[in-house]
Amino acid sequence: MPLKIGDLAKATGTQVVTIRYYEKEGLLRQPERTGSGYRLYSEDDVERLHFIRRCRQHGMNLAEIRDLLAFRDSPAPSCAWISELVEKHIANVQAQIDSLLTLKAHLEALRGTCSGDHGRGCGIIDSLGHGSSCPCCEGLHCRLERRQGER
Amino acid sequence: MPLKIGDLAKATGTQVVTIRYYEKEGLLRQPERTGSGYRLYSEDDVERLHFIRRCRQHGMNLAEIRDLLAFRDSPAPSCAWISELVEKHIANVQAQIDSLLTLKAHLEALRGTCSGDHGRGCGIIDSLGHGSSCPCCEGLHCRLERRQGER
DNA sequence: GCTACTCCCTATAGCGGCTATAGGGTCAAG
DNA sequence: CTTGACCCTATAGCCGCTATAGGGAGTAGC
Repeated sequence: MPLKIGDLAKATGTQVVTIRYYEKEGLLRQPERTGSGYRLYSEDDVERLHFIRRCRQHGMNLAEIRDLLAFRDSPAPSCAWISELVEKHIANVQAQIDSLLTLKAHLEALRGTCSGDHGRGCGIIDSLGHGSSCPCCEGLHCRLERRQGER
Repeated sequence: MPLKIGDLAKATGTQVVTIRYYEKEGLLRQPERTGSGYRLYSEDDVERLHFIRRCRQHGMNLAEIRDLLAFRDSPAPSCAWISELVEKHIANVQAQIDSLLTLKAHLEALRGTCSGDHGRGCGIIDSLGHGSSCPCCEGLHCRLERRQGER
């Protein structure tokens, strides 16, 4: 009992359009069709699409997934590149985490400069002197202060 | 001594095309032009572009930056929304960090399943039983193992 | 049979934030 | 007077979808 595209979509938590997109991109093979042109999928396709979705959740792009699928379809003697791929992703993810932690610190410094107390104009302006504690945010506050002063 | 677009690019570490893009998107105002149509910028434009780039580094999108620029140009009585914006971004960034930490743990579990030792086929396959320690990665390894066994 | 409804099809355009390409004009130095 | 670095506009492409338009297929109830 083959699945129609909507069934495959439900089974994998994927949007119908996304399935067609993966097919166009060569991640899913051309499925059989009914006489009226409806796509028909098997359990293998469910597995394959699950695999793809898991890879996507791991931050892999479609080209990488294509390579992994090719290996899955017919394993080559060497899979060293798979380890390298995973290694590369770990480094990549770590770099993103580091960058986001820095960003968060900056944003928290920014937040600290606006108390939300609007007794005299904007809290950001009130609470921030020219020498901001967060150099990367100076532009905003100094300008705000200057402008506010002009009114 | 006004700056040409290349000078502005260098002064702010921005690509020339990106500057023109920001202009088209209404983040930078239409600059003066020379007789031959070259854009001419002032120090104010340098500041403005620096501001934009800093916001981008803070993960803000162009629409948000447009709003901040509008405020910068003519501050409104209330700036509560600015705090809210920053707050929203902090939450957003934290969510991204959390998600990436989970992802990293998964990838490290994946890595652990391939020793790089290819004594008998793929290390991933050798080292991984059916009951993977990382449920989200099972698909890959079980399939790999099964396929390998078929050869 | 007819209608209503849900599903399916293809083709194309849009999103954000750039980046690249094509095809040309400007300007200063040698 | 040519070379080379810069500038211009307009348009298309990147990724991974998502949305829209305009239609056909299949099923249930009347």
